[in-house]
Amino acid sequence: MSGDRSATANRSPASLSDVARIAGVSVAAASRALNARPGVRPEIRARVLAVASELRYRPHGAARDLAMGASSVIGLLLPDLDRTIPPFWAWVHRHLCAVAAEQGVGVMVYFLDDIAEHLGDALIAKAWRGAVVAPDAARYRFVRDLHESGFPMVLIGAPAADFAVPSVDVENVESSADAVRHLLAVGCRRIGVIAGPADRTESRLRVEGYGRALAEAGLTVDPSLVIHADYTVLGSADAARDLIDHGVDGIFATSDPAAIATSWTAQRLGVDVPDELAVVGFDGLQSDVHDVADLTSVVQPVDALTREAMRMLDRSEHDGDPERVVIDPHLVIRGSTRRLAKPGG
Amino acid sequence: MSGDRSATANRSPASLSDVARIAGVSVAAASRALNARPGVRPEIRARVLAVASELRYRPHGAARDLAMGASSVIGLLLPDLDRTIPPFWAWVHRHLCAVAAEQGVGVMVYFLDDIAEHLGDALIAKAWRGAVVAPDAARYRFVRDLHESGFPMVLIGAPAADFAVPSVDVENVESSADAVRHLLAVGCRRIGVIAGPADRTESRLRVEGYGRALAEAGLTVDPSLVIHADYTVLGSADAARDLIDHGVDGIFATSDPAAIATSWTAQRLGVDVPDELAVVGFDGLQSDVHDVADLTSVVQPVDALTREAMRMLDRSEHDGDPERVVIDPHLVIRGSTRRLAKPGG
DNA sequence: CTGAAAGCGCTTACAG
DNA sequence: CTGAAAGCGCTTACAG
Repeated sequence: MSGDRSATANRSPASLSDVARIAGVSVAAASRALNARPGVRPEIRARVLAVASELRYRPHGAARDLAMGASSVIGLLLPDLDRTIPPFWAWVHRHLCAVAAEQGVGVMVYFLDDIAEHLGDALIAKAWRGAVVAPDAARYRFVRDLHESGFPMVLIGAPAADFAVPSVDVENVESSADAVRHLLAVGCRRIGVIAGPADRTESRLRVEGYGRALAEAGLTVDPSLVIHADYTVLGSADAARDLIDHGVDGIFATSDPAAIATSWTAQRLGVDVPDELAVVGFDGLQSDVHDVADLTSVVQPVDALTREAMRMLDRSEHDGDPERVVIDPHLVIRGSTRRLAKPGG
Repeated sequence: MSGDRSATANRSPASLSDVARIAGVSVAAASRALNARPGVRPEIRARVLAVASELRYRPHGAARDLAMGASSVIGLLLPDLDRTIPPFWAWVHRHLCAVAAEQGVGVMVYFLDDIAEHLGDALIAKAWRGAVVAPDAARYRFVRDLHESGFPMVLIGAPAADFAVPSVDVENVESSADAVRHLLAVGCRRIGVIAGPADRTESRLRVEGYGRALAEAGLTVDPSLVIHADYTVLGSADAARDLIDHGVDGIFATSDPAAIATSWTAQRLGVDVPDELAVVGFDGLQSDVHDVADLTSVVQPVDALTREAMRMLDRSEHDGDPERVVIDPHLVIRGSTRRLAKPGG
């Protein structure tokens, strides 16, 4: 409360000038040494490095960015799901951080609602290289402002029709058709679909794929077998029950949470999966719940999606039409459609 | 490729000096106006604000931090779970962002493995106000170095015995005892526990609580009913099966994923929950899977935990023993222990 | 090879 | 009330 103030003062982290002073060189030399720039006598470099290590020196990233006119941080704008992170986005989040780390880039994470409620559009974005955003972002005024002002932004997923932002997405229609073709192949004749929210682009596309596969098989779409739900387990359980009540023998869930809800509900109702009901999901979540349900699913190539998003952030041209990258997902077959016998039609 | 370079150049975001110049005032005045500092003629302020808005000016957070010697960003160091975010940490993550946003603070998220593999300890932390870390952090050399160098850090959860860092945690022993007392109260006589990894502090404490409740009831701990698993659904399913094979009528799972595994496994085996097997979890995850399983659980007060962690970051004294805050969780009773009849002992 | 100087975008005493 | 100046921690031409 009075005495050894010096000991405490020493706690403030060492700066480059501290290192330079103690090593007996200029800050310019110290900077060059630390950054392995050419033109520093080895002896000097060694001394600087030693002092830096001794002082536990670590560079001030923001100051460096400022000086270099560069940016080593990107933003990630996430949707909120009942005070937690939606499973798919947690997955994207983790991969984006990995890809960013490879490039020495940090990720600042914000939830769209928080920005709207607290931060306003201030402080956000100015020092960022750009931002990766979820489709939900289109609903926020500040996101559109940001985009219109030329701020680099790439959306992962299917952008809303009125939001012309660069995007990376999986191919939705054919991959969904493949999922349904698979259900047909294992013997399903009456297939229902749990769609996402009606206003979501990717939901519409996935249902389109569903229709395409049925048409190819000479089947028509029964509207009562197309049920909309959100992308949550809880919110999809009723849809699953409805479809089962309608006597389906196969369900294409346009999200893994919906597929898990289906699997769970079937189990509750004593309906055997996969023999009485085959289930295909969409996402390929790495979550362990997903593993336990042993779901056949259209697996999103999240590593490729985030890697591409990162790349697009840099070449954000902003002239002409926004770039759209589409990556093919893969249907991974697992227990929920692995029937021993294929019941005839 | 040649022509309107100016149009492109204009894309670079407006700086304070741009605003000042166009408003015809000094940058100092512009700064004061924008920050609502006293001593600016209303007329000037209005002009500055108008220009700023016109130019879509937004402050450069890092530059401001640098000038003010402050920091408006904290770090969050997360564990990795098979290339995704562990459910409990996704929950903490979301709340921490909310609490930070209230204070105009941003959150930089890093995964411990990524730092160890790619970033090294550089670039990290220098400009942060401090970092919130998971117990796993103790396993990383760079985290310990950071801590030893006086960097503000607070751990959410139970710190390892040899890692003297400030921490916020739930009370583990009594709350676990309560969970088990509840199982006894609904009629369970043979209660098993799915513990966490043997080297985790909180796992040891929760098992201690389990033993305490049994002892109070005059029961002794049967070692074959204490099974260690990790905190994942998949990794806990075998433990659940083992316990069921041992004829338990109640299971205290020290994590919600383990409880979900139990519920799922019981269903698979045709064992009715809650009537034949009552299940209590720990965490109170808001995840929808959790909702569907309708688990009775010891709910962690994540909002309070993150709020307290945020507060502790500021008064990181670093002298004497590290501060330890313990918050009481609450047992929330739901379907997995709600028996119609209480079978006698 | 090395150092003094200017500058990145901002804020805050300090003089007018 | 207002502006010129110094400074936050760094980097990079530019002269020696």
